[in-house]
Amino acid sequence: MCPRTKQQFEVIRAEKSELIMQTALVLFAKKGYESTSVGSIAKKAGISKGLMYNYFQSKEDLLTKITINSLSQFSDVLQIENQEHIKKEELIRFIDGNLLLLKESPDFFKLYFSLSAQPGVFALLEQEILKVFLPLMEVFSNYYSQKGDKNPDVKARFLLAVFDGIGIHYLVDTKNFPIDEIRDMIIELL
Amino acid sequence: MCPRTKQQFEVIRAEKSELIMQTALVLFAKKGYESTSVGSIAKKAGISKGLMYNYFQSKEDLLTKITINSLSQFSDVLQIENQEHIKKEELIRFIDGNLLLLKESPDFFKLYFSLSAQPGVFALLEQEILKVFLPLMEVFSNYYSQKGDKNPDVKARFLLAVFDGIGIHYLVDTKNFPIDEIRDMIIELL
Amino acid sequence: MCPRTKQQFEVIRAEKSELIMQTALVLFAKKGYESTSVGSIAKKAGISKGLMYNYFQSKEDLLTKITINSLSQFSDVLQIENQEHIKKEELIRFIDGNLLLLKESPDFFKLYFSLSAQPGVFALLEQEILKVFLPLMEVFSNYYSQKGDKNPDVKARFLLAVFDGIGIHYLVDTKNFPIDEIRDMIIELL
Amino acid sequence: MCPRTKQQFEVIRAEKSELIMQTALVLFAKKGYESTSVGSIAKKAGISKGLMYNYFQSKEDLLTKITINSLSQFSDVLQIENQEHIKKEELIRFIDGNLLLLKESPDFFKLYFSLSAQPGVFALLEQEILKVFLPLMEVFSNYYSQKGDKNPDVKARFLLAVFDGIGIHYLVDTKNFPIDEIRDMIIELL
DNA sequence: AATGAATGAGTCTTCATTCAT
DNA sequence: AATGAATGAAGACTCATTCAT
Repeated sequence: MCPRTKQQFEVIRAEKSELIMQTALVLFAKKGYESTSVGSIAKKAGISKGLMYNYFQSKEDLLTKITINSLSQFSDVLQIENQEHIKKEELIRFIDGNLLLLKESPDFFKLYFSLSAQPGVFALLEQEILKVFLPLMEVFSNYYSQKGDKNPDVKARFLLAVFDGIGIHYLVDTKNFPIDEIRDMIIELL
Repeated sequence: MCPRTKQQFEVIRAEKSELIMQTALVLFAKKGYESTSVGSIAKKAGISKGLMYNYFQSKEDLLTKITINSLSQFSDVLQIENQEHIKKEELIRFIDGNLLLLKESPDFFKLYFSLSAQPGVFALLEQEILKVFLPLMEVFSNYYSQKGDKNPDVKARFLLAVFDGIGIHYLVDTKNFPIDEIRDMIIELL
Repeated sequence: MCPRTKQQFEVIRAEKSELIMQTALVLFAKKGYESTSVGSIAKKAGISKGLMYNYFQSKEDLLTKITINSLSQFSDVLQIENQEHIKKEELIRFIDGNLLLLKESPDFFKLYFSLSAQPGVFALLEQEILKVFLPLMEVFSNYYSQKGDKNPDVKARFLLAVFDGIGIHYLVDTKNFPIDEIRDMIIELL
Repeated sequence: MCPRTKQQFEVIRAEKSELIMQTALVLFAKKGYESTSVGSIAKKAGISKGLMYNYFQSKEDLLTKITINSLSQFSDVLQIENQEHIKKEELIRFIDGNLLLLKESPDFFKLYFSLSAQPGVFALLEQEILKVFLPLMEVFSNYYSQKGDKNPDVKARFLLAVFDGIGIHYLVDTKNFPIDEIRDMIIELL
């Protein structure tokens, strides 16, 4: 039967929307955004192609929503409190949280890195990514500033670049990459 | 009239081939491999679509040839001699060479990073990239080994990851990225 | 609105599929498989090029499905029962059935003959054609065997070759070919 | 050196022309006219694509010339003399000549059969083929007429159809087709 | 006579998107 | 909400043919 109550609608919408995004994220990560067809997403999600357009305006919109969604989770987990006085332990906790996300959600990071390198699609998401990136920059900059470092901004940029480099290498060669030992090396940089 | 000599043809082939590869590299870097059509390459190179297939078996072949070509130039420039006893100065020279390439051939590095994140296409080139990557790993590993480091392999992997992270960040935000100051920070890691 | 039921979709698929196959058969027969473009099939069938690929995986798949489809109709009509004791009347009925098919479905036979002569495409369908051809061979061989003929296999092959020769000549010059009188001559060969 | 004498030119032209036709015939027979590219002919013949157009106006022209050439050889071999009084022995000799050609030049017959079934290309050659076919029809018709047969034309058509049927079956399954035993069965039809 | 670079129309095929139901 | 048939533009690629040399 087709008709349902309003509440049922909302529950279904939320679940389906999540299902589609999860499925798409996996495929985007595995095959890349361009090489993933809407048809293959629908098939893997067990829905019809048409339904996807009921939830997302376009393939691009789907990508955007996935990114925003993932980034907001990312932000939630990696919250750093008390910007006034940033302790090393807090940064370590942040880094470990970051690495945990990398291990547990490699798909989003794969997507993130592939988008970073493809300006065409990236433009849409640049704003969203900057919303996460800039505060992060500031935290690290402040940290080094408090430590009395001469070039806190440069050090912060350096550290974020290092994070990304490690992320990529880990994702390209997950099995062999000595992620835990390298984590210790990052800590030493703080 | 007599036909052109073999040598004349070779010159034409070499020049056109180079033109096509250069043009394609720029577009691949700017828009990504998947989003760059053969037609757009031909148009920008001022040739017909068909001609590309006179020089390259397929779009994929073009990508492969570009990568191999660029990597071999890369290898030439970054040669490290006397593996027995690697001096710090030599590594610094290597790093500076590397950064110079990054500044002067950003297109290839953009392509390289975008491929790294896209497993489908990357698979084709993995071997070629490993041919450059593995010897590099060894050089750095040997260096740290000679320095008496406990985990030379881990340190080498870390350093190469750092290179890539810096490369990406530089390419994404070339204007603002403090590449020279960050270069100094890398040197300190040696 | 509710979506169409599965059965409604099945009806649509069956009808469109049939339409496409019928249209393609006519064109394949008239112009040959290679010289018939998917575009021309779509145009004649009044559908878009893309839709054909919703029903058939490729042009080759379309050809295969048409052949299998036609051959199965062919098999149904030309069933020979009671292989133990094959009567001449039954063979005559078979031959007349065969000639009727030739008259009424010249397109399929044209396709069949053109494929027979083109090894490349033929390979795909050889199995399917053999499924019809071999049992036929056996029927005729058994018949001649029962008649006490010395070389029943050879006679059977001869007869099948004769059928094809007549088929081709009829199709090449349908207007003038004295098919009915020649039918009588075949009967005399039994 | 380029310049040559007039005679040298003519010899070269005749040889190259023959070479191209032979090569093309083999490929046309193996892969079909449509599926054989001019490039593949040139490659196999060891010449350049351009040169082919020095000898033949087009691919179609090449096909036509090949057909005419082959048919004329065919005609030469299968000459029947003294039409006034046609002896059975002469027809047998003709049939054996025919079968010998089939065995020794299967390529031309493959081409002939594939063209017969593809009206598009066939139209060009219909005239040429009729030039051989019609006189043949007449010979057999006369023969049966002299024998006092009621329907000599029908019998002649029947016999020619039988030839073609046997030809096709022989070419499709050369290894297993009992061509010599079937030859004897044809003789009995005379 | 001979070469092969170059063209451009045409081929098969894919795919994001729309729409009737 | 949900389906999948249908579209049409675009993509990779092929190939007969031309042309400068």
